[in-house]
Amino acid sequence: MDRRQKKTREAIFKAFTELLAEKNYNQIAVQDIIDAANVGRTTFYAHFETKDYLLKDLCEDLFGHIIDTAMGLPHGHYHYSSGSETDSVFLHLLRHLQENDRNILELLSSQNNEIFLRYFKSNLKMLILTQYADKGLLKNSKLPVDYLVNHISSSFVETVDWWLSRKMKESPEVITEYFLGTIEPILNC
Amino acid sequence: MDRRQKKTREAIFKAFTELLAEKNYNQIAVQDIIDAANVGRTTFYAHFETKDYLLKDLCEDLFGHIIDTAMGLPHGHYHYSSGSETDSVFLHLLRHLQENDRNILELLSSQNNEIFLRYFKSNLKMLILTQYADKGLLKNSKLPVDYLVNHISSSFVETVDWWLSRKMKESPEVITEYFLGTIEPILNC
DNA sequence: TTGTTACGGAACAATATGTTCTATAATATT
DNA sequence: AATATTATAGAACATATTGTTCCGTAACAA
Repeated sequence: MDRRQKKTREAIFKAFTELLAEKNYNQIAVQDIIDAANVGRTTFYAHFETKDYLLKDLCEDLFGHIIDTAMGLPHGHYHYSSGSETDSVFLHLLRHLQENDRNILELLSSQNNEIFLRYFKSNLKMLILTQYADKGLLKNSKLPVDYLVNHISSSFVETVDWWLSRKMKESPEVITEYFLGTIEPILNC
Repeated sequence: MDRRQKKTREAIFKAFTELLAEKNYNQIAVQDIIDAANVGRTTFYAHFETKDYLLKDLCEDLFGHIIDTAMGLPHGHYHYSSGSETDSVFLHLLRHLQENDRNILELLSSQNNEIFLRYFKSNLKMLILTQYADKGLLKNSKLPVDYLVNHISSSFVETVDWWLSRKMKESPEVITEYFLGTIEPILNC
């Protein structure tokens, strides 16, 4: 990719991220992004059709990265000495968040957090399916599998939201325990 | 309240609801609402400062009603023969939804559902606090109380969302069982 | 070096927003 | 039933935002 394109794209992402951290998505005008990113009007529209598409691209950029690294984890690997093998993914995700890669924390705790939590959740569903399904953990429950997958994904995302709303006072390990405390009783492990 | 005001307010709510059921919130112009409601531009702005405030008022109207009736329920009353006493509220809410009061179902299953699910959740939190707190059900768990309240509220809202996304194939009783299947193992009952 | 591509700026039409004014009709009050 | 009050519709308006087009310039790849 052309260096200029990459530079422009990143400048717009950066400006948009900063704006999203401080004001409501609906209140952000394309002109605001253009000004903050310091690019020409023509340039913006050459890259993104609308503000909504910009948001979509940003989200794919953010979560694609996080989920991909989580996907790459050996499924049964031990990351947490006292826990079961199933917690590796969740603990990994929390630690990844703690590093605040690409300022994702600002977005997840901003007033626009729902937008990003939604993307997070939909990506999580796929991740959980690949992590749990082949272990048969989802099969023996009295609950439908897709209800269970939805429940686990939602619960984790809500846990993250709760954690962030309290300024991440607790460690990733403690949060993992809270989270597993709500879902392990449901699974057969 | 003046009959004209009430009439106008309801016409705008109705028009807005129908628009929300078919297209994205961001894509709805104030002019669309005005046209659909068949009121004057001046009249609209006399009632609502902005589209966002209209949304807020609509939500308060919708959920205020539902939650209020649920609040009024005797806390320990049996509604469901084979269940414990704690399920009365949730079953009641599901049945209330099934009646599709004020077309709330169209909103909760539209592409704008997140907006309404958020309002639903925040109202649920208060409801759960009054329903569970005085029974001590939230105290004996290893999890922080507000984490638990958040978890229960979220899980219920996500359950409703899942139910609606599947066109409400299951009965309220079955859904209540699914839901309680995820939270009763956590509580001490 | 040469051809290609991205960029910035200005100008533009089209649309949406929110306000102000006035006349009229519905409502409440007496 | 008469009067005062208040909500409404409609038009006109300034302002802001959007998305596009044209063109000269600068950065890039070959």
